[in-house]
This record gives sequence, C-alpha cells and structure tokens, in this order.
Amino acid sequence: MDCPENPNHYYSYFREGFDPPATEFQVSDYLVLDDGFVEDESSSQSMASSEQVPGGSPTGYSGATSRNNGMQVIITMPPLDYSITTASSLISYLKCKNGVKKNKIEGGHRVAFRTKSELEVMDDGFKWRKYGKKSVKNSPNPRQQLAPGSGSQATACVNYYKCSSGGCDVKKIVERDREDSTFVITTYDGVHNHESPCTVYYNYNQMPMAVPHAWTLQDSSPHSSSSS
DNA sequence: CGAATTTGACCTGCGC
DNA sequence: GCGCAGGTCAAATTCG
Repeated sequence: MDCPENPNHYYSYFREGFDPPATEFQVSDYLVLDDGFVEDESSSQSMASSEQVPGGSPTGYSGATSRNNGMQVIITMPPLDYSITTASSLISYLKCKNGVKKNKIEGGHRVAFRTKSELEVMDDGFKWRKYGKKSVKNSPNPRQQLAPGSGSQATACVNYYKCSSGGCDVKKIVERDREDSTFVITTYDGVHNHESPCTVYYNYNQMPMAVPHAWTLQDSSPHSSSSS
C-alpha cells in the first residue's frame, strides 16, 4: 500500500466543546457538528486537561470518549503545504449553510474544515468513491462560488464522495470556498466504521513524527446513533 | 475487463 | 402551491 510516512504532517484532535490549539497545529478552521454546531470559541478547555484517552494505544489514543454523546474526531493535519485560515469564516459559512438551506444537522456526525490547497481532494487515508458532482449557481445560498472569469453568474462545483469501503456510509463533500477559491472546504458526514488503511494515532500532547496520510478522521462514538 | 469517474436526470426539502 | 437549490442515482464513458 502506498502509505509513505510523512514527517510534515501535523496532528490534532477536535471534539465537541474543544478548542484546538490553532497555532500549534496550524488549524483554526474546523467545525465539529454533532447534533448541531460546535464553535471554536465554545470552550477553553483543552482535550489534554479535560481527559486523557482511556484505553488509548501505547502510541496514542483511539478510544477517547467525550463528555456528551461520545463525539470524538481525530484529524490528522495535512502537510505543510496546506494552511488554514480563520475559524470564523468557516463557521459563518456553515451556519449559513445549515441555517438557510436544508443541510441541517440531523444527528449525524459532521466535521467540516477549510484548507488552503490547490488540490480539491486530499488523501485522507480512506478510499473514496465519487458519486456526484453539482454545479452551483451564484446565489444567496452558501454553496455558491465565484468562478474565475465567469462573472457574477458564476457556478461552483461541489463534489460528492462516499467511502468505498463496504458497509461504510461516510460521505465527503468537497467544494471550493466561494470567498477564496484557493481554499477548499471539506465536509465529512458520518463516521467510519472501519479503520483507515493508513491510520496512525498519536497522543494529543505529542507532535507526531509521521502520519501516513494528510487527513484522518475517526470517531469513537457508537455508530448506532448515527447510522443511516 | 473491471473499476472508477463523469454527468445529466430525478427526487426531496425549503423558502417565498 | 410553485420554484429553486441541494443531494442522489444510474447509465455512459474513461482509464488502468
């Protein structure tokens, strides 16, 4: 398998009510959506202070539980050629997205983040199958995006992916940020019920030396609550 | 030849 | 109730 170790990967861990050390991990745009929005300013508690990972592996954690309904998101940060900007833009984006149109959270686990990348699809260690693509016209709706050279009636492309692993119903929506086309907004919807082919976990307090792929997303919460 | 991607059509939900 | 937009499906096409 092509899982080269990448020493440039950063690792972080976000969950409900947890404010990540953005500067340390170069993450400021993130959103954990579990039955609603969780904003970055929602808590000053860090994961490290609130709970260490029970039952975690010697190399990190894999079974942490959150205070509420078990939402845990593990994000393996991308290589250094990605950078992430302000959380507020993503949050406002998703607020609009979920408030204006029908993309409301309905109990599923949803995580969204924005990265600066020329590539729309980042290798997150999972295998994705593209099942849809949508051109979105420029409109007051949040999915719009100005396309270069196409004026105010620009369209944006939203790509829809499903996890290609059998029985795994996680979806990923990838789209360009309408405000800044250099950014890519990736939304993960659901929880993988299987291991990433190339997942490595690290302790929160330990900067990883290597993470196989750019993005890893896992959740320790029971799948029954989010099964669709 | 099989798997993955593309793309237009269709369905559903929400706002007006 | 109608129109619009988001999301999904599935046949066709492309690629390895």
